Amino acid sequence: MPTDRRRVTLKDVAARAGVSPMTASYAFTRPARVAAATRERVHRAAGELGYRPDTVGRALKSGRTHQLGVVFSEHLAYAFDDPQAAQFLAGVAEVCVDEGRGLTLIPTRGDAADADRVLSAAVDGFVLWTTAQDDPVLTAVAGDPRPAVIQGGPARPGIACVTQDDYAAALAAASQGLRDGRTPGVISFPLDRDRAHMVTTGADLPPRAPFPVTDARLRGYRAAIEQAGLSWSSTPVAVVARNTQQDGAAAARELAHHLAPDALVIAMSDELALGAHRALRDSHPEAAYLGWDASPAGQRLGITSVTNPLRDQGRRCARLALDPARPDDREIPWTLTPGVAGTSADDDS
Amino acid sequence: MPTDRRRVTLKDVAARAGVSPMTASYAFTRPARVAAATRERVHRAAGELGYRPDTVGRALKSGRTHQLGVVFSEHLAYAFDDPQAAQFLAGVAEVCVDEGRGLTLIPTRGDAADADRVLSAAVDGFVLWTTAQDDPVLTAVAGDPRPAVIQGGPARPGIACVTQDDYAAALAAASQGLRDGRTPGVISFPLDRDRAHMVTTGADLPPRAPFPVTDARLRGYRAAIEQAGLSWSSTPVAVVARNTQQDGAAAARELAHHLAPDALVIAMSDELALGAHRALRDSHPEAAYLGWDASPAGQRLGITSVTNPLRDQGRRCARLALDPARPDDREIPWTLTPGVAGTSADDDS
DNA sequence: AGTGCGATGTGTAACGCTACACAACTAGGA
DNA sequence: TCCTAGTTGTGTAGCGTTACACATCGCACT
Repeated sequence: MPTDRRRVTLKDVAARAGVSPMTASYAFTRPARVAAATRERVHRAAGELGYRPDTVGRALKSGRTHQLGVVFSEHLAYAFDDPQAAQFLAGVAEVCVDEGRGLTLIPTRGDAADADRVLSAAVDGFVLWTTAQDDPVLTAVAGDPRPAVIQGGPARPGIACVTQDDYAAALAAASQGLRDGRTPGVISFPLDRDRAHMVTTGADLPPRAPFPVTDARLRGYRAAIEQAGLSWSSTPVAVVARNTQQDGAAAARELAHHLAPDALVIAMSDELALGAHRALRDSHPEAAYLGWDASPAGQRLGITSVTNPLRDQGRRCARLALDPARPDDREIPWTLTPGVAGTSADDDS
Repeated sequence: MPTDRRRVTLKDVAARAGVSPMTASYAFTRPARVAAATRERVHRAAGELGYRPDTVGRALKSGRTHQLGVVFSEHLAYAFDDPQAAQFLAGVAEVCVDEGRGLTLIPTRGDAADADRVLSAAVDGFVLWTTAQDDPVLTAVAGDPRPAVIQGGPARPGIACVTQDDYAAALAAASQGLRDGRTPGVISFPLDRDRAHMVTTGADLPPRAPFPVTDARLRGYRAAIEQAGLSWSSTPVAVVARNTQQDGAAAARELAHHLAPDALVIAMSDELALGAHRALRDSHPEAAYLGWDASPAGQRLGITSVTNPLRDQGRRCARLALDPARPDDREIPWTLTPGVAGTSADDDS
């Protein structure tokens, strides 16, 4: 019980245990390096003094902070509006807890200074939430020697990628949905980093979307629609600003007069599909819905969904970022989960 | 463009700018301390070399990390299953971004070592998510000189508290719900740190719950029930393990045979109420529901709810933790938000 | 007795930064 | 002219820790 305010340092412990600071240090960091009796003495002294190794001093000397940084490259606070981002983060957190690493959320605000903020974070590695091809944060991180893993892409020489075959999944889901002759309408994630929301048709979409996930899914939908003998050019497409039920509902309302009563609403997430379902329930009671993520709520409403295990992807990203040599699978398999329409009773959520 | 791998240090910048390291340091940290021309020269040199101040070196010397630590004192990964915790975190994140602080999620696993993990985190202050009276993390943090703020309590000498009058709100909400002669059933948050789920009655509840929020709400419910001339002892109470719709549904199923067809289901959150609604929809179509947090989904189902602006509470907690002298309101006002039953159309979510 | 090796302890020298004290110089006032 | 005060630059000395090299000892083996 040191009476003065100064923090207890390794030197104090060493003095009390009657050894040199180095020995005390080894007693903690490489116990085998020290004779059992000495080690015991050091630990007891530490306990008596209430010593706690200083993370910062350690980090300065060793060059490792034992912190994993997570980057959501728009305003950090928005990340929590997207339940999928939260699930992803839960997966990352799981691994950090297991591995005894800290988890730093890097405070981005979606502006030009983000790249700097990211690089100056005191972390050993980065996990990035999917972003656009031209995001400057990407090039910044790619040039940094610390390991980095991105969920959903885009990949870069310095950035590993954990993803799934969005094109194939989108193609399969849409193909199946179109089998019974419905005409489609699409609700898409944002097409540019401004996240401008809009309503258009396949004909007027830009040829490529900068977000690789969005791009792959759009191409998959298009392929399915064309394989079904329908016209992509005249397929109505609504683009939302954010992955929320609100935006899904708003998009669906704007799409409504372009949709047949039994339309197939192809949404890029269950969140969007749920919003659309809510908006169209009365006007289009015969509509069918396609989503992504197999959320329990979507399941109950009969939304057919691609399973997109974001929690698992979070785990994998974190593991790779903590140990880049690790032979973890970087392409996650997907499956199609039909919604159990009508079974509205209960079970999970 | 330094050709070797070594990181660019302040000394390099100083050398290139032809000044001493101290001057270079001042050029960044106290620009006014340095002549404009010199400052300019230093900044240019820094730009050319791609210098970025080292957070760790800075932290070691200055004793401040510019990081705010958030503690969810059970397993960190579980925090993201609770949408309210996520909302709270969003509020904290907002402030961190605005103030240019980093946000560290402290990796707790809900075991005895958590207190140590918390104290060794390299952060300047703590924000804690509500926890039990006897949580050892509390005493640990209270004894630490760094500022700490807890949402929902319990408060401690060293820990500020941001909360609302849960007792009054619970009393008011339940009183109003009981006005039309319904008989109540309660779905409560956990009563102990083991989070054991159970079904019981008011008579068999322990006199006090260790979680202050839970305790206050239970007392409020009890007061309302007794003021309505009903028996608390015979009121059925289900206690869940976690604040999820699943647990709410499960609790409601266990409660079902104790409930009148037109029962008032008093739940401690909209999440729980939503789950209960789902479970009882068919068996108890006349039931009414009370929740907490005024979620849009709850609103649509006609759940009357206490507004519990967790995002705002997150903001306040973060501000207080970053600047303990700040005169922020620590008791948040609440209001009762009636659900708009039947208006199932759409709007937000 | 001499050699070699593993086990164990210690000094030294940073890691990158900044608090602090001080030096040098300029300007202004009496 | 001298003194004071402000402005601007610099050295020194660590913050708490650990990498590294080195010293010492005992012991087995030849």
